[in-house]
Amino acid sequence: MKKRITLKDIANNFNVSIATVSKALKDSHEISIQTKEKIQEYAKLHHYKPNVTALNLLNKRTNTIGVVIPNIMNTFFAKVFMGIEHIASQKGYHLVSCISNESYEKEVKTIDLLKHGSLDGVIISLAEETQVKQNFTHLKNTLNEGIPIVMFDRISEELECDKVVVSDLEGAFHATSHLIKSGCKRVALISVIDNLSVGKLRVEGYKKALNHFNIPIEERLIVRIGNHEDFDTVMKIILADKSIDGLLCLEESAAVNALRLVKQMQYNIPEDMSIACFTNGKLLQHLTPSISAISQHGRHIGETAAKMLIERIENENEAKPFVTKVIKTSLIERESTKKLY
Amino acid sequence: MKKRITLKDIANNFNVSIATVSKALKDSHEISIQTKEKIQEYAKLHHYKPNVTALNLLNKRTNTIGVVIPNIMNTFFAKVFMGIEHIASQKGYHLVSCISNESYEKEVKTIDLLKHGSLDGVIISLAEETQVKQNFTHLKNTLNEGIPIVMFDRISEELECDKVVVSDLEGAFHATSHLIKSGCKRVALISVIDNLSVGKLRVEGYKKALNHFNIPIEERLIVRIGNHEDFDTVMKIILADKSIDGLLCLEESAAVNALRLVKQMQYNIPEDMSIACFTNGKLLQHLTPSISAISQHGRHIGETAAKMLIERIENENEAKPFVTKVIKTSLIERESTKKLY
DNA sequence: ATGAAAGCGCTAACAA
DNA sequence: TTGTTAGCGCTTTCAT
Repeated sequence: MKKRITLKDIANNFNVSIATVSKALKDSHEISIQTKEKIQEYAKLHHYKPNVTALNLLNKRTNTIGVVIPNIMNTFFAKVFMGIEHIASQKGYHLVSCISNESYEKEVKTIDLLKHGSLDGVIISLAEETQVKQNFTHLKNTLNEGIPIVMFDRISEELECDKVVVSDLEGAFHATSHLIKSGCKRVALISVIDNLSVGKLRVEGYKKALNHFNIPIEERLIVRIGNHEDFDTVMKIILADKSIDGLLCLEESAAVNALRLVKQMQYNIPEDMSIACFTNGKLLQHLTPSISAISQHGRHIGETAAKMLIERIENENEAKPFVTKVIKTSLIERESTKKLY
Repeated sequence: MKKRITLKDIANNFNVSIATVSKALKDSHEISIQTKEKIQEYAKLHHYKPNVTALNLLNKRTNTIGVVIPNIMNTFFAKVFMGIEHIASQKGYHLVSCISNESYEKEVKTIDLLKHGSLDGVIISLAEETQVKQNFTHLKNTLNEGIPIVMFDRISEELECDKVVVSDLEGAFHATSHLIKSGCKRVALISVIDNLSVGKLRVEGYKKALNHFNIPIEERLIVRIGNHEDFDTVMKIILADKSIDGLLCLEESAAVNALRLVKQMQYNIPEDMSIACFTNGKLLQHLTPSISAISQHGRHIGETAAKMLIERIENENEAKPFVTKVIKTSLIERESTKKLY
């Protein structure tokens, strides 16, 4: 590693003090023009760059945000990440990113690493396993150490911090309502994410819509498929009930797989079977038929989270109360649902 | 920000020197057992964590790798990122990640930020604009400053550093050969990435395959669609030539859109028209019909790049020659191509 | 067994 | 206008 040039090197070169060099490079009025000029020129020539580590130590600030995301292959999280990145880079923050891979252990290890790495704040969406375990000690510790956290999407009520969530309940309510209004008589809900806070909220929204239309809630139409169950097997049993004419899928994979089975069964979509699904990625858009989606506006969520965190970091003194921002979903109608007239 | 406890705080508490505390926490034999015990206990109680910034300053190492990726919504890059993350976290490195968003300016700014942030190394795949501009000063400077770089996928011959590439030429050769062997008479190549090094290589592979089968190369079958051209318009003109019975798409979006048009034209796939495409994501897998893909093994590429970089970081003294590792592609046959017998 | 001191690279208050 | 000093948090060598 070719040693990088330091203030000291420059100072030695001109037989002046380090402080003089420091001031000269900052164009301080305390320094004579000639001195400034020669020092600045020399610095440029030798590509002087201040050592950020030293500055961080001095300022007790790293201008770095930790981002913990369960899975980057997931469209939604990828979009959120883009949003975070956009704002962070705009405001001059680095992103230290970790993928928890839905694992509690990895999340804890990650948070630990991040804290050691002394960063100014953390943006996180909980790993599935963490939401199952309901153990948030690692995050509570982080908060106690004065490191601000912004949670998004998969949050926990137990933690006192800023949050950005999707209007999951409302989104499910709207989508279900749309299915009903467009003529569906029996809408089933397909969830492979019943472990997640957002999964539970979406179920509530679904139920609320049924109530709203005075349709009795049938527990057997609420299909929760665990990680270790075979999707196709469970799904085929449900689809054996030919009176089901609508599916609300809580995330992409459920829709993709359900669609495959429904097509196998020669249903006409959307006439005999309508499908709506949370998350709006290219996948749903390009399937045949294309699937109507409940967009969560991932990018906007990411941007909002980043703004909130940076705001908190840069005003750490003013202890404002924590807020939870709710980002409204919107329904994107495609071929898999009937139109309303 | 609740101030974190430091060695000094502990030292004051026990009226010992900072050095003593430091040694005690490291279980040094120079310190008496009683002293060690009380200090260690106190440290644990108060959640003492060494300040990494201070250590970084001391060690001139940050255990941090910068990752610059053109676009995280791209399946391939997302997979590579996962691979990098996997190895990095395993070896105790942080990832500072930036999305260049295909912009030269953002890439330069990013590299600049990263260098200021003093990291131990960089993994990068060039932005499209950078490959067009062919201006690599920012990266050359980085190398000159002794910061190792590993480039992957979109590389430049001009830079002397370790590289990980896909066997693009060979992949295109194999895929084209497969199309021909499975009966295609006239295979067109569809590229929206002719700006990229990988795009050019894939064209070469395509040509090589035609040569190999003694099929004349027709330049009009090599369809290069620029960012500002309308895909559908150009594509319809090509497809007007009904003798074309095979498409080699150089990335996902071309395949998705070409498929849509081909379906509109009522072609039978793969009988009348076969399609193969670079990149292996969920999208191609779930389209109807599913598209045969040339997998680039993104995750493996990421892991390889991370290993190479960390190897280089941890053995900076031994100036080993730079190597370029080639990761072989593999063809995943799906419904859009005919089988070979 | 413990501590003093130097130093990593930089800034800022204060002297000269 | 320039320099001295102290300090950010830590490690390590060399006294004591």
